[in-house]
Amino acid sequence: MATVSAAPGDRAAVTPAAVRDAATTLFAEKGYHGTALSEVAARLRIRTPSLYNHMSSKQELLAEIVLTTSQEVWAEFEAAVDGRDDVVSRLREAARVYALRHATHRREALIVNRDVASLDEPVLSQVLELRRRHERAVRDLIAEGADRGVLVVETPRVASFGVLEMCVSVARWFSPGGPLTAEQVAEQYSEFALRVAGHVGAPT
Amino acid sequence: MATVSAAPGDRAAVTPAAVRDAATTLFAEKGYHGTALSEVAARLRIRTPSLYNHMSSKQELLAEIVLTTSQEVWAEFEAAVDGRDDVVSRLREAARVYALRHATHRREALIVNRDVASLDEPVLSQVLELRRRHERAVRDLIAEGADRGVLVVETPRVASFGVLEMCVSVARWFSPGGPLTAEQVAEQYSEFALRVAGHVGAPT
DNA sequence: CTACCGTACTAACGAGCGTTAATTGGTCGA
DNA sequence: TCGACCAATTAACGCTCGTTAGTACGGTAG
Repeated sequence: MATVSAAPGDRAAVTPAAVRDAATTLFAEKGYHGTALSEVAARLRIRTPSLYNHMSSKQELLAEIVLTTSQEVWAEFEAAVDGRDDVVSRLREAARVYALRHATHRREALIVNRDVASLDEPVLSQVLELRRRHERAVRDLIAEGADRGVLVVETPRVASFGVLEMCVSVARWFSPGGPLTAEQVAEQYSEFALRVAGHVGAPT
Repeated sequence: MATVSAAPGDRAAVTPAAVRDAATTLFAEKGYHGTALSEVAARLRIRTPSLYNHMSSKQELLAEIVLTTSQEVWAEFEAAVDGRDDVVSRLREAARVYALRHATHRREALIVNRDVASLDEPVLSQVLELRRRHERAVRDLIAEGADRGVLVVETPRVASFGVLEMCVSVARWFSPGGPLTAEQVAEQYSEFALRVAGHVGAPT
């Protein structure tokens, strides 16, 4: 009953969150430039100008989606590796949460990877900085493992891109209604990550 | 001297190929909907309507880029596995040519993976069919290897997506001016592919 | 020299975009 | 019951887009 801005009657209320959700679905499907605000409005069964009661601009919609997602990715990485000293398990958990996010937040992930170039400054720089930080952290993880001899890679940089982008692509094929849960896929991908990084672990 | 439509004078001639090349660069950078034909024209130092002396529409430009690339991907796959009976070397070569293509045809690869949804029928269906065929072939390769016991995977479908999308993402980070050549990256990625597919081969 | 063909140009179109302004109408607290 | 507020509406804006029409020009073949 005390939900935020709940509709008293029969139909769902239009809220800032509802607008962002509709935009997220459409941006993911057709891209930022390929989506008209009239389509977002139609999905909410209102006219286009009414959107402006709940948002300030189309660009701000994109910025909010991409920045929030990027911040959460970094926070999840930090939480995943926090408290673990074993470099292999750190890499495994980093890959797991990254793959899991791309299975559970498919729309946001697709938008981040497709439309980041459409962002205006200064958000663009913030997002790129967060992404670089994440990439660097994973690369350092693999490089450390290689130094200690628990991982075997030719080039840590190449391996880290392989691992990260493999996880990203989960968003492109995963289906919540499919035979595997997001957690099961994330588990398999964390194993893939260790394999790519040349971890000589116990196979099954 | 006898090049196709060469300029007699000092500046490069505008040809259908030159238009497609300029469009490829811009579509890859800003997306199909994010690119205006005026930008394509500006890059060729002509006015927008002059483009129509060398093409028929913006949509046809996209269709040509995406369809050609998709057909070449399938042809390269067939050539790579042709004549090899060992399933492991078939998978290795399939991954190598796929990764190599994404390093050497970065722009086209980015467009295919970003703007395929902007294609009109019937090209859209043709492209999706070619993509499905490729995905299925790689999945079958991994499934066969798993059956024969030379590969170890939990789910061939998941592993095949992991392998393919990892190769695709080469287009997103590779730089021709970087420390590694396209061939070197492709070699590393073909090794990654075998690792993901659980091939217990000779390390190093 | 002339006629032609290809390529570039300017001008203009219809449509759709994101956004703003002004107005209506319904809900709820005083 | 009245007034305030909020969210929806219609109308309209300035702009950019892809595309078409009509025209000028310059090299080449006859």
